[in-house]
Amino acid sequence: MNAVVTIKDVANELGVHPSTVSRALDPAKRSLVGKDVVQRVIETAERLGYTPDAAAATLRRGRSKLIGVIVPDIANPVFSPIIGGLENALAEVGYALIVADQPSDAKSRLDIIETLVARRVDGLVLATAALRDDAVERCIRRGVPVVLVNRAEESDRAPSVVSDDVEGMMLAVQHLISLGHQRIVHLAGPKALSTGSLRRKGFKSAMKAAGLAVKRHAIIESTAFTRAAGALAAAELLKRNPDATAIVAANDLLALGAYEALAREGRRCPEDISIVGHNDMPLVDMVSPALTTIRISHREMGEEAGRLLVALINGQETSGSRIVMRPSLIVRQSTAQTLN
Amino acid sequence: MNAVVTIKDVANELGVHPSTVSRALDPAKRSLVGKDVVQRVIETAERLGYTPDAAAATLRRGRSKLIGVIVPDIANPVFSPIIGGLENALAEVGYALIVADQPSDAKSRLDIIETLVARRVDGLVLATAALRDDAVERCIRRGVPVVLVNRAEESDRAPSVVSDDVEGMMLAVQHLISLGHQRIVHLAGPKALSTGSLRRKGFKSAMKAAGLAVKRHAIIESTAFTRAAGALAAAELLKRNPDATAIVAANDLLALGAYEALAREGRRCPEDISIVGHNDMPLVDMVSPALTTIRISHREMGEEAGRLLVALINGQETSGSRIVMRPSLIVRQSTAQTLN
DNA sequence: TTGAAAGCGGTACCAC
DNA sequence: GTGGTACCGCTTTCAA
Repeated sequence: MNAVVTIKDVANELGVHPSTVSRALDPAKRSLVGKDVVQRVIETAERLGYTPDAAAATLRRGRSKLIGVIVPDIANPVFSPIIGGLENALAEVGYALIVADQPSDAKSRLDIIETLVARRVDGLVLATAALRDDAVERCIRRGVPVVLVNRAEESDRAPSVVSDDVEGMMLAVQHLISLGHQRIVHLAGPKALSTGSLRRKGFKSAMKAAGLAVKRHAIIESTAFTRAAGALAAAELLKRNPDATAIVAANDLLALGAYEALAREGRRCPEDISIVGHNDMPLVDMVSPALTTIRISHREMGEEAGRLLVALINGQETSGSRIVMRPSLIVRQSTAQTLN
Repeated sequence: MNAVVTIKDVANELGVHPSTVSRALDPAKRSLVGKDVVQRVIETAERLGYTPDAAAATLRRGRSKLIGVIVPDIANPVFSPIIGGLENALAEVGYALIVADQPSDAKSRLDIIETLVARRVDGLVLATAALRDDAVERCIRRGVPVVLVNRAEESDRAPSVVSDDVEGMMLAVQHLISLGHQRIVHLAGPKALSTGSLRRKGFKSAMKAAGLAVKRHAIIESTAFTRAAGALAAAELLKRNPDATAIVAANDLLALGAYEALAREGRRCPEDISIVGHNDMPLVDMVSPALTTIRISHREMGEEAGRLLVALINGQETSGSRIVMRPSLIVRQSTAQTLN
């Protein structure tokens, strides 16, 4: 069934040399070949159903036109649009995407990079970076161009595309203040992730900028960016700060966890307490109450990262660049004027 | 920076022949080589940082250990868990995944298959099949093993993994009937997709089985599986069936669209009208009212599809098999006893 | 403008 | 059990 047609078959059919066919089929070198020959080669290739063998070209050229992407969880609504954006930006310039789910343990995290390196990917996108990440180390050592997206390292040894988390928290806090809130607490994400750590930092500086004190117990760290962890942490946060009038959560899932914690205590949102999320993931406009949140365009982040990586591969970009996207405030029903 | 280590370097270092190294490194052929040699080869490879070149192996072997996946939209919460499941099942047996977003126009749909074939993927997973799909045709012609997932063709020329859509609708309708509903209408999905068409069929047979008539206007077809299209179609559906007490939607997004349509008319769910969705996508348990729906395990579907494809590649499976997964009813707050 | 030939890095067959 | 060798399909340098 599968009598694969090679460049040689096309050459024989036409009575020309394989290298001529190769040249005629490469847009960049077409000009070196006689116009009529090009025409006939293209026609014959088409007619015979010739498909160039990417493996052979990769071997010869030393470039695969393949990009590896590592995400913590493909099904996570934060990461899937990033992949979509990447795919979109990269397909345009002839790259395909190998997607890998991040295994939890550190050892196989490095293994997966080795697998991708073995496949001779031309570059790597990591959506999983910790503040100090040995996966990045590994890529640099291997000489593989790498771009971080969504989360960045503390240092700028690899270029990255992230949302301005400090700015986002500023928007959230200022919105609450404009509604009269003063006793605002923070449901933080894991410190080891740049999103968790930067949003916490942003929260503090926004409070400070507004002349509000951040009490000792006003920030609690959730163990993970999940609803369950958020519910747990929010319950503790409420216990420690019974007079708080507003919660700023480090992401939407945590905010929804806080909804659950509130419901369990019989406190209402937004009447008793206001809540702000972060990310504006799908459907948070339909939960009850509709969630006020900070919108980040994850798809655009992916597109930017794709373009940055291609530039890096082509040697046009110095590592160390950091692209910061502006977030925006989306006001819905989970925040309201406070009475005290 | 990138003085890539080849099998030759390892061989020279040890004073053995490259083919010996190759054998020692291949678990299946290790037994042909002296035990001590194997040991030394492995150590040296490790020490030198040798990574086998997948392109070279692909070229020689004729198999890439690469699988292509085509989805309509990576960010869609139906498809991302499918990809996760595929990845999970395939990584275990050494396959990596090339993910491609489906372009809308039919021509580039075929182009994308050509691209994947050029990359010498060992198999293809299509999550995008229409009832009669020339992409499937193309794969068969090209001799590429292919598995359909989530949506299937009408014929069984390619094996597929799908949810039992007829059974799902049966569950939905029977649930409503048990709550006393009689005037049940259907917010259908696009007929050209197997999900749309089969759920419509399922709806009809479930009604028939219960001895209920399906009136002429009791089914309306939405133009797409989106909230906006669902809202539009639902409004029309309500206009044509003012006395309906329950809507069965062909998926959750359509059901949420129906929420919007109801709200606009000032009718309440579930007091005035009950709604059932389909898929149990993330967060539909947190919308208001929490959505009663039919749960499908998309992740498991992906895993099954991966296993099926591997079997197919290994020649263990005859095409034409269809794996049907059982859905289940998840009762929440959008359905209630009817009063009339 | 085209042809010839080498070789990318493995694998597998055939000898010994 | 190990070495030699050809070759997978394409690209590219060198010659003509």
